[in-house]
Amino acid sequence: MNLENALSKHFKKAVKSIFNVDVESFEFQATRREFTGDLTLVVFPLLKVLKGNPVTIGEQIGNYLIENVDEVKSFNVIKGFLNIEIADSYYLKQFESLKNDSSYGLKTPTANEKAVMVEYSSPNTNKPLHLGHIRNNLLGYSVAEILKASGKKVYKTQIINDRGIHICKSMLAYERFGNGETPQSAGIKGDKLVGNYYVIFERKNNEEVTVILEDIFDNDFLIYKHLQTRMSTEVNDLKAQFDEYTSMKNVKAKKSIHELVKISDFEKSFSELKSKLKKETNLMQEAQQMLQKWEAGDKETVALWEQMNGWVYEGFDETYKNLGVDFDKLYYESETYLLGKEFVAEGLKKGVFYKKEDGSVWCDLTEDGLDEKIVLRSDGTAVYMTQDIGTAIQRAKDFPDVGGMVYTVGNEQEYHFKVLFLIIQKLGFEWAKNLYHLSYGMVDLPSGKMKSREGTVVDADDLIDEMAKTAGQISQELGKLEGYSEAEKQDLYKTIGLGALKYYILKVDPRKRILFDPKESIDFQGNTGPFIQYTYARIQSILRKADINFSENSIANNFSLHEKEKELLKMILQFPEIVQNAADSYSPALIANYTYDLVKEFNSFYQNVSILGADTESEKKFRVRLSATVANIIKNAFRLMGIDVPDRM
RNA sequence: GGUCGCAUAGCUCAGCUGGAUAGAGCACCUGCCUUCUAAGCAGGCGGUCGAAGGUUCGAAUCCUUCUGCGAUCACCA
Repeated sequence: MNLENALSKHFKKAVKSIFNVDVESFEFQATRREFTGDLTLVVFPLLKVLKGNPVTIGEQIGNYLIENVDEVKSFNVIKGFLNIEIADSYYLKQFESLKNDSSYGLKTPTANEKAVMVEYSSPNTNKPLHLGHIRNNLLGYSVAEILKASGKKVYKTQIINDRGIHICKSMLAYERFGNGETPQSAGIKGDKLVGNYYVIFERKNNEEVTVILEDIFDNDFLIYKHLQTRMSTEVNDLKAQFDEYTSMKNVKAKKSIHELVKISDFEKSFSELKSKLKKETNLMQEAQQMLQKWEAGDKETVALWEQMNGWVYEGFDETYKNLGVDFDKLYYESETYLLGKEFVAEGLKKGVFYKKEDGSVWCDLTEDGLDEKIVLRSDGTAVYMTQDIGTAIQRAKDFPDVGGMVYTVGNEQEYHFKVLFLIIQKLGFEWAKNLYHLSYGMVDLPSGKMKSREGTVVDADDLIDEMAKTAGQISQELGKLEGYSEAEKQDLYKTIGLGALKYYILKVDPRKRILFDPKESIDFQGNTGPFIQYTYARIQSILRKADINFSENSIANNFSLHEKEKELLKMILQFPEIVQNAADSYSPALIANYTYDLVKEFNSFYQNVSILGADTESEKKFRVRLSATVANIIKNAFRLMGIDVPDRM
């Protein structure tokens, strides 16, 4: 039971006995630093029922508390705020009950609560994972861990998009230009190899488009070339010219605007033509044929598909392992993409869906403020939605104890999931009301969106390596690791590098988009993972030096708490509630920010108070145990974010 | 155009269900390593909380309108 709940009872009694009025709830807040006290009752809301001067009311209640409640040591009233100072004994008693609990703040899943399935990652199998996947993975993994810590059983899962035109592109390019290359022979990760052929496909396809374009423009080829090179610069000039005209009504500028608009119009239709042509090349048609062959079960095609996907999985596994994320159950689109069809048929019977003349099946969501949505193509094949309906239902069948699902997918798919959830509700599944789209903002680069086709991606493996390298550099400069073997050092660098990366991404509200500048490296100072890891390491150092018997159970309380100790205790007591909040709002950011505040508070304590050099033995013991508890919370909190903590750094 | 989200210090972000003078970090400037790890601590500089209205004892927070940015509105996934 937390302090506010405990005190609420006394407040109720106080108001009853002084004013003879029943008040149900009270508004509390932590007392601000500049006033004395630990907890503040806001008196204003009471005025509606009590009538009178807030200061007088506050004082009357305060006096009652002093006389009747042991935990209340003193009080003061400023304006409408009743600041209450809590006795040290209360905090020490609370500390007594939690100091030996190594899993403090983390609940263990209870059998009577429904399990939650958390989906994250869900990559395509034609290219390596990038920074966007990293955010997805870290978020999904962390939310899964947080839900567990809030007492729920959790299944981590993903749907691997292992079939479709994208992988056929890589397969075709490999067949054409691969010469039997393998990850082993090329000496690169499997996912990188397959990704390379995806890029090769795009390049060859573009080459074919260029040939077609040259053919189209024929004699005007020079004009086409000329325009193509001029376009980008001219369009940039447009804005400048426009500014000049608007600011000084320059007639020349006006004319050149007209010229430029013509050119930019051309650029627009030109790029439209280009993207249309891309879909109609011979190469593209062959890729489509390959997909059809795959669907028909053509042996050779399926064999190649299995081989290349296998390579990709090996590569993914390595990345996942490095990133420290895992899954309880994998779903493959190749196995689920047909699943939705029978439920569409069922929904058709139930009248949830309807068929159009051409045979396509739709769901009418106009009453829910949305559009009509297709759930089955006219040729009877599945769309994205069909598959997601099927997969969701399959999951519920595979795991009967699941009572809800969390989908970790970028905010670009908000509409899709809104529709999906509505449809599943309409199909009448009880767990449908517990579907949640954990929607997060994109990770953008200064140059804009990451596009693998254009090579503007931040590769996941590279970034992880880069972070460890930076951690190594800083660590070497500081030179605190004498006695560590090279292997231990490398391990530590990875822990720190990953800590920096994970914390950097998870501390931000998931909804917000992240702008990532590869040129500005991620910080290792201030509100960062390494800062918190460092504090943990410092505490471990103290624990190594402290000669304290941890099995000794009770702590003497024949001393009064130092201000810093009390502040720390207050924060320590908040941890379980923070975990619950984070679970309720699916936000690892809350854990990150709490941990940071806790660590700041500890560092202030550490720097202002001597722990091992305390005046008395009992005070020293208390401080060491307090430090150990803080370290334990850091460890537990970071575990929820998938971040390791080092014993030294 | 419709729908959803975001907007807080030069930069990156906190700010819980409305509460006291809006907080951190980075950057910039001062101090602090003969005592537990200076990836630290103590302090300074820096804000019309995008704009305007409204709700009330009280608004960064709730409501309305507007502006800017992003996403989305496919028989693509």
